[in-house]
Amino acid sequence: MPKGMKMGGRMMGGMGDPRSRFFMALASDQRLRILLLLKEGPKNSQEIISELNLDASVISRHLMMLRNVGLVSAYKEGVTMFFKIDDERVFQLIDLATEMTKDWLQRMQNAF
Amino acid sequence: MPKGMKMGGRMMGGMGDPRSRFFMALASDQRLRILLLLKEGPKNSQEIISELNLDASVISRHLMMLRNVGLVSAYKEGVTMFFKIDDERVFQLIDLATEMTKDWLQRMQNAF
DNA sequence: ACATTCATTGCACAATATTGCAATTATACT
DNA sequence: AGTATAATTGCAATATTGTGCAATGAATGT
Repeated sequence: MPKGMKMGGRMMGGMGDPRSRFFMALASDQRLRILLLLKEGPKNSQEIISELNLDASVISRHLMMLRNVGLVSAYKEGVTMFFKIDDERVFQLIDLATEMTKDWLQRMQNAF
Repeated sequence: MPKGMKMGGRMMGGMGDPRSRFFMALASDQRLRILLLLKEGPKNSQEIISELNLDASVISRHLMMLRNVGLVSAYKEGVTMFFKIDDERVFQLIDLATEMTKDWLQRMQNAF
């Protein structure tokens, strides 16, 4: 690819390292909130919608993104859809990120 | 905030959960490549530039983002700047993400 | 002080991400 | 089959991210 060409944007479609897409799924306040909510156990859409105070379509898309990287799975019970964590290791990830962020803030504090 | 208002975009500046910003730093092919390169040891800008084949300014910004979340630190040696991993735990994160992604692909394969 | 060299910032453009509303699709239930 | 309800998709608007070039800034060496 010519270096002079401006490509812009993020990852030019779905191409590239699947891990960046994976981390992207975690790089959102709303999606983190959803994951933390689902940590309590499976929840239906209504519960998630009223918790996050966003349009149903937005929630649907966030959930779809989380499903597309294997973090969340869905099942139906009667009329309503339920969503649940599909890989509990995501909380190891979040917890480690929390620690790392906290430690870094600590380092910053000490520096000033 | 009125619900009808279209806010668009990602996280409206630096606000919100610092962890989503943290994950954002990892949600990039280029930045992952930089981190994996720095895993070998400290590298100067030239080495990173020629490895990634991007403009120096782009590398500078990626590195700045990684520094802003405490993943990378910089030091100067003579004229040139060196960059190094500032929190080795980032590789635990990447490795776990790699495993999780692989396992999920496996699950997908088995489903079809 | 001056020049050189490297890193960063300002700017513009391209592309993606997030959101809300409206319309559509899917699926229980009668 | 028909209807009602819930979830998803299409669309448009807006914010943010990624990139390259040019200009600026910072620091070293003469």
